[in-house]
Amino acid sequence: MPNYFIEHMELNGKQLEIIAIAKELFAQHGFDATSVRDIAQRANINVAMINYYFNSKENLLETLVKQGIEGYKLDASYYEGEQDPFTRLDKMIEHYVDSKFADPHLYQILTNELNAKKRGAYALAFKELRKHNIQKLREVVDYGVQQGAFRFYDPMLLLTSMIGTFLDFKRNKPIIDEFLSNVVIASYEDYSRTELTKHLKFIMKAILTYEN
Amino acid sequence: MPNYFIEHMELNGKQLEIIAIAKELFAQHGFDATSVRDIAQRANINVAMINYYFNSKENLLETLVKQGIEGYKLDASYYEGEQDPFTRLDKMIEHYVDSKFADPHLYQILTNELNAKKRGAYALAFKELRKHNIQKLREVVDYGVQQGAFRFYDPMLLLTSMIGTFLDFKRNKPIIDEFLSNVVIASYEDYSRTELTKHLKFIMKAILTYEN
Amino acid sequence: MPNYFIEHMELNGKQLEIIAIAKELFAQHGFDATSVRDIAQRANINVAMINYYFNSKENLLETLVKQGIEGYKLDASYYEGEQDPFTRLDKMIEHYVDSKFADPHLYQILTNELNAKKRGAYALAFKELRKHNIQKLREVVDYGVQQGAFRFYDPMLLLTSMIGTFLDFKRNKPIIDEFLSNVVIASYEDYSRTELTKHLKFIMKAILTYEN
Amino acid sequence: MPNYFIEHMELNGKQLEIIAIAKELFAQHGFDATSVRDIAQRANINVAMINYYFNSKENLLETLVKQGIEGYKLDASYYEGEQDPFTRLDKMIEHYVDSKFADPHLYQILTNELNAKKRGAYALAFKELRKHNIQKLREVVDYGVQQGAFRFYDPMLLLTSMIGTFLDFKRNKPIIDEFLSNVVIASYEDYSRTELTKHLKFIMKAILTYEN
DNA sequence: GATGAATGAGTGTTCATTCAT
DNA sequence: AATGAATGAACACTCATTCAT
Repeated sequence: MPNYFIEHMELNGKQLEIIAIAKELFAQHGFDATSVRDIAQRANINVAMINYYFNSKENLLETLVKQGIEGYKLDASYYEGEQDPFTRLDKMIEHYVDSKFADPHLYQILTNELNAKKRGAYALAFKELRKHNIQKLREVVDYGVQQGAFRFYDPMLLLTSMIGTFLDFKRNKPIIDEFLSNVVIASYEDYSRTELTKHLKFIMKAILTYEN
Repeated sequence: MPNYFIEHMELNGKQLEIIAIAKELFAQHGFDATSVRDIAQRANINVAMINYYFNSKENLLETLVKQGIEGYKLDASYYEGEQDPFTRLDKMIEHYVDSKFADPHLYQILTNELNAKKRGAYALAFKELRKHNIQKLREVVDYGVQQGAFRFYDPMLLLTSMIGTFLDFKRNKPIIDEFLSNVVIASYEDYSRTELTKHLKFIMKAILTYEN
Repeated sequence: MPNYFIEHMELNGKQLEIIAIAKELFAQHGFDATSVRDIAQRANINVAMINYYFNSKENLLETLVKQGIEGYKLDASYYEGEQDPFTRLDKMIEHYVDSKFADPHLYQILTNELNAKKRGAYALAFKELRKHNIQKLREVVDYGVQQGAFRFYDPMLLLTSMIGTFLDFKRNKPIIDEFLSNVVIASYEDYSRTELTKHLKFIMKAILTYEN
Repeated sequence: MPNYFIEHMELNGKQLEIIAIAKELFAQHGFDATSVRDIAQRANINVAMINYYFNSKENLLETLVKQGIEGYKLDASYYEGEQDPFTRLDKMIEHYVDSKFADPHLYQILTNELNAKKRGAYALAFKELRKHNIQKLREVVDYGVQQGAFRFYDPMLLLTSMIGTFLDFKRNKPIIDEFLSNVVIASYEDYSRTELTKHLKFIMKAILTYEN
């Protein structure tokens, strides 16, 4: 039994495939409403394989979260070399939106499942991600303040508005699409994303330059 | 089978009691993880009564949503008579936060259960609520613009940030409390709420007065 | 859910029927090798009923044991009025054999399942049964000693030989029958029982009158 | 497939190791409650090896029984040269108790698993063991009768009481220990064994010298 | 000769729902 | 109008075994 993966996180091809499908189904129907049989069927594997590879459905979720959460971490590398505080902020937002769009299912799982249930194991991972990102955002804010471009604003609240806006935008995609439908565009998906990024940049800038 | 209630929404005492308990449990553990037996036990009724009164567990959820969603509608009455656009905006935000705090379980249910599953029946109700609230917010924005106090900003995106901020704030209460813990306060709950309201007012104002 | 039975042991007809069948199957194939589906099929009931009535397979076993173990208790009433110590002893042995033959499956279950697994719940009941019976046997022995008929012998060891002999006799029924087969008899079952009772009486008497 | 071992019983080191561990686990938890994975884990081998070496779990049990049962055979060599019938009997009992204590797990397995399931293959071996031992005991009894020391008593019933007493003594070790606990002793295990041997000798002698 | 990967069949249990009364 | 009894379907999970290498 390949139990080692829990320690080393060396996931093989089959495991990654299962994770990808589980991610999609968990996001689509929720963790509880997705049976291991659903996953097995979609992955064209035997039901027993999920327990064989992940020991339990619960642990599949945990593995899936731990494996994917890294990609959500904000990173200074994206604006490195950039001197202008506004551009730094913009680049960070772009990076943020990109990372979420790159793995959209996971974020839905996180936000849906985290609330109600006390999935202790990954609640901690989630908390640490948040702390990490607050710190990274704080650095960008501090830099802007230091450059005289921004007024200081609590990065924790800033991040809350950024993430909250992003999530609600995605959650209400149907209605937002309807409102945006009077615009002639090539791809709704791309347009939504552009519009969302623009909006996020706007509110961040607005908050950080607001004069009481 | 007393099917009439779906049409007329004349819920009797027993039904309201069941709804109250179901709301709490659905919010706490999620819809799927809450069994009708859990509800029946907490409500001191027979399991069969839930199907008797609501036809199905699914329909209990739908009824519960439809019955509660009214309270979430934004309303002009709260700022009536008020001339100052900023005050109008503030009052609307206060009303919004109050309404959510008055029935916090329902909102958690809505946001958790909505996007995952195709709960067609109440997805529509949810959509209409959103449309209604966008319209009400639009009126406040338009009034501010007309008074020369605001620059116009898309109310749909504005509401998205407002709701998103609110939800993420609530979702991350543990971590936010941790960050706020260096402040000496009487009640965390009250403090959080005050801080959240202040933040919401701030970002709304910042967006609506931002000069490019 | 009729959970009350655990406290009050008021078993209804269906429950008693399930217990009877479970007893037979557990004795025949062992607890682990008997599936709830096997029981349900033999009892012409739905699988779910076993959990409905007994909460779990494990608890079915426990209930079954607790309900049946009473019948195995040795009892002074069987020799009451009798003055002769030897007759008292004989009557007690007859009663003992009769009670085991009346519910032979249960004793097989007890001895088979008790050994290996630490079924804590009924291990205690079993221990108390033994203590009770040792005490009752002690009374008979003491009476015989007092009457000058017996030499004292440890009742605990006496009971061990009595029970052990009984069990091994039953366990090796096939081979014992083979050895007894040269006798012309009406019913093997009855003959075995008579022979066993005779043997038990003999060894008890032999031990209690042995002169060093 | 190395099937030869079933015929020749030439068990290699790995097989003997597996048998030793299986014996312990089967005795401890029962055959059904012991998974081949449990055995493999304890033996630090691959799960597949058990089927590779023994074809099936069932056959592992059978092999294990056949291989170990030899040690339980009563043997005249232990009292050879001895003239006194009583001493012969005592020596045989000592040998009997020693052999069981030397491989206690196997006997527990035999008695637990035998009567419940129709383990045909080793039920036969068990039967033959019993016949062999009855014969050996008969020789000792006959010798004593011939010497005028014993009255004849059916050796089959005699063995039944001997084995039964032994098994029940072991099965009820906890309660017996409790009863013996008022004696100050170095080792319970040793004391129990001494006491058991003494008791066995006593009852055998008592039966064989009883005067009606 | 030996084993990691994989699987079909089966496990006990829980579920929302139905039905007779 | 209301409910205790009952159930079929589904659940996550474990099992001994097989098979390709």
